[in-house]
Amino acid sequence: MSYTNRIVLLIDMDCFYCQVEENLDPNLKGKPLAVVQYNQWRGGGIIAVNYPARERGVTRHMRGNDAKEKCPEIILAKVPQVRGKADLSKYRDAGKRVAAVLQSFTPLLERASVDEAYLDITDLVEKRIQDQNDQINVDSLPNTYIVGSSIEDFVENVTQNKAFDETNLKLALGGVICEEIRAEVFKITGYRCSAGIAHNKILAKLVCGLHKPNKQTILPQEAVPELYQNLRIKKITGLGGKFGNNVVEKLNIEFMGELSKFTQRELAKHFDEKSASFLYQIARGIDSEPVNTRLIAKSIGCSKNFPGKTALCTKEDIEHWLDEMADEIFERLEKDFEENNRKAKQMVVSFAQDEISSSKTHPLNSYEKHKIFENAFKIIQKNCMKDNGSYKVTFLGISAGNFQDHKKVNEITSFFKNMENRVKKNTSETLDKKNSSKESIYSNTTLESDIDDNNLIFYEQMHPDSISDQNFEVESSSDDSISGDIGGVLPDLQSPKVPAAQSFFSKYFSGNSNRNFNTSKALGNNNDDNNFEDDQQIMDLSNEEIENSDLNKGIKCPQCGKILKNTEYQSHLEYHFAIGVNKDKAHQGNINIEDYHDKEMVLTNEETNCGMKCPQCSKIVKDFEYQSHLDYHFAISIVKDEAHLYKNKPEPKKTTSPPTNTKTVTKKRKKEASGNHKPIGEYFKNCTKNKNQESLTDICNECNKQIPVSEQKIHFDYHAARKLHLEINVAQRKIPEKGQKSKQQRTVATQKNLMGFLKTS
DNA sequence: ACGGATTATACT
DNA sequence: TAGTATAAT
Repeated sequence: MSYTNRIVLLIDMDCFYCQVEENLDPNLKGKPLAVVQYNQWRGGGIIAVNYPARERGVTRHMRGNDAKEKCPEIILAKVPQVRGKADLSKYRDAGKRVAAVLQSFTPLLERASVDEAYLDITDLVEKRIQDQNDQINVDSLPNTYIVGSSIEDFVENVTQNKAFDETNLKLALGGVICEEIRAEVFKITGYRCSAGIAHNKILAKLVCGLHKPNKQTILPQEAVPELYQNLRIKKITGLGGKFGNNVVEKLNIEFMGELSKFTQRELAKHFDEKSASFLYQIARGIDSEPVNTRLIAKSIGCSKNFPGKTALCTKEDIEHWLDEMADEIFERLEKDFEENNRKAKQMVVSFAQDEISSSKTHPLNSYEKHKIFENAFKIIQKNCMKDNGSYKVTFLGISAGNFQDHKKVNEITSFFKNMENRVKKNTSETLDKKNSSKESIYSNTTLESDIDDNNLIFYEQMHPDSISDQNFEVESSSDDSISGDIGGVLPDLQSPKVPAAQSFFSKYFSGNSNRNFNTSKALGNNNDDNNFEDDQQIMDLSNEEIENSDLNKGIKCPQCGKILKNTEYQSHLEYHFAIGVNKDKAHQGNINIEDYHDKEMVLTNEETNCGMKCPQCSKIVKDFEYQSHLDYHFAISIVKDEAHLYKNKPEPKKTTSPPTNTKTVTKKRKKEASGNHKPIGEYFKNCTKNKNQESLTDICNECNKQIPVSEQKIHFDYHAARKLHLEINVAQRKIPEKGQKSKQQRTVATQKNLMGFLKTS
């Protein structure tokens, strides 16, 4: 009986793309409409047809011209074209709005595609029974069909016979809830949908298609045999392709009804164990696949075909399209980062030449257009370039995946802040506070500035599950709330015997500091003037590897198309970036990226004798400046990484400078060499310092780098923080991804994603 | 040489 | 793991 335990819905938007267009232009409503995808060829490819057009015989598989022939008055809405490719973002956003409504009913939602979602509403149904809120009549199922019986019979059956037939009562209640869900979807989004209600995903999906549009269908389990009676094998999800054909051929059957005649052993003669089992079960209407709780995609990609004569043959062709695609991916990844607080760690470049297609993976270390482009291009060049330098590429694609949660700076910052307070609290009798707060840049009693507070508030609003207020409540006295890896560390940190002269990181690490993190990025900021950015750069220990791109003679700027000398390339990109960030931060008026750029120019013009080659920018840097130079890159990468954080941020309560018009700032930037910039410049203080000051260095046994003695503690802290950061991430990820999430976790995930959604709408 | 663009998953 | 094949919308 367990296979009838669940109540599963499949909700499918009716001709979704058409509805999106109709809602955007209500004039279209009621008229025959199809959505076509660019392509000049024969009027474009149809990807959606509304019902008035279907009535006139228009189908998908037709080209736009065919549709016009069938139905001269048809309106063909074109998918917008961006960068020479179809731009589907309109429909993606619409799908997200629908998903948000669905999610308000249950977090057990699996987004199957842009216009389809499975919901497990077992809990909702059972709650209604518990609350005795389970009265049903035909009026509560106004748009519902039942497979194998009339509504009237079905309702009568479940109302008269409750105890006898509880599974059908649940289905009926599922139907009622589904009516409510669909009504809500329409109310909020204006979109209509159809639905299937059954005990599992495959059956829900199957019956959803029986009555469309704007209707829903319930499948009582006992109606499965008659439904299967003359149902083609390929109608079942998973049997629509080659495997289904195999089943038909090997078993010499046509309909699902015939499949149940085979024993599992007989099936096992023809198919592997898994397939045999699947067939045996689905033949009886059994499918135990859970509704996975996922509403965001696991990968983000774009691709394009270049069929036949349109195949890409020259380097320039390839470059052009890869450039466009890198742009698109970049844009979508950034948006995704803002919405979902995660970063893709891997990219896959796909291509096809002749008949064969292939794909190569490449690490994705940072969201930078030119890197995405260059890596993709290198892969294509290596795999597709013929001896004579030509190509014949018929398909190109870039996708990004392997997402990992990005622990935001503020979480970590507040974590350490709390931690530090804790240490100080515990040691207040024995410690000279003034001293200790100067020992480590983390122990910053002035950290609670307006800006920082706002950031925290803002963050916590966006992410109610932030570790600072949940998993790492350091002010609480119990250790047991702390998860595994971290748990062992905390008692040490909390112990009241931290020597005043040591930062707590140093203390933490003094015992086990022989791990090599293989990083070259550390920030040696040794001044007392701690501000928010200081914490940020230390705390965000992005694990991107340094990419040592072999630079060509001239490089095309992906932003403005200019051809640049390789020595200028980095600076040039920084320049573009500076403009972008400046825009974003202009209203805050407390950061001016020009400092970065100006500094870069200074370094560029330095004499380059007797130095080391920077693995980031390949510049030759004088030995004594090497560390600082790396720090510089680190700082840049942090700011880039977090650039989006400065968008949509609430204004500080105390505005130090009046809000500036974006355009003005951008223009101003070009004219003036430098304005009234402040905090960022602090990053580079010790560039100068180093020059004039000490040459005393020591080898760090974490990274084997030479570190000035005065910076060793800070450097040490960096490694400690990095390690802790990694551990936090690991601990976070131990939360099970799907299925068995606790209710609290599900709710949290819901809120988080909902917030992400709301932010964009 | 045409249903294009995405996404997911399972196998090896 | 990376790469490929398959399936679905």
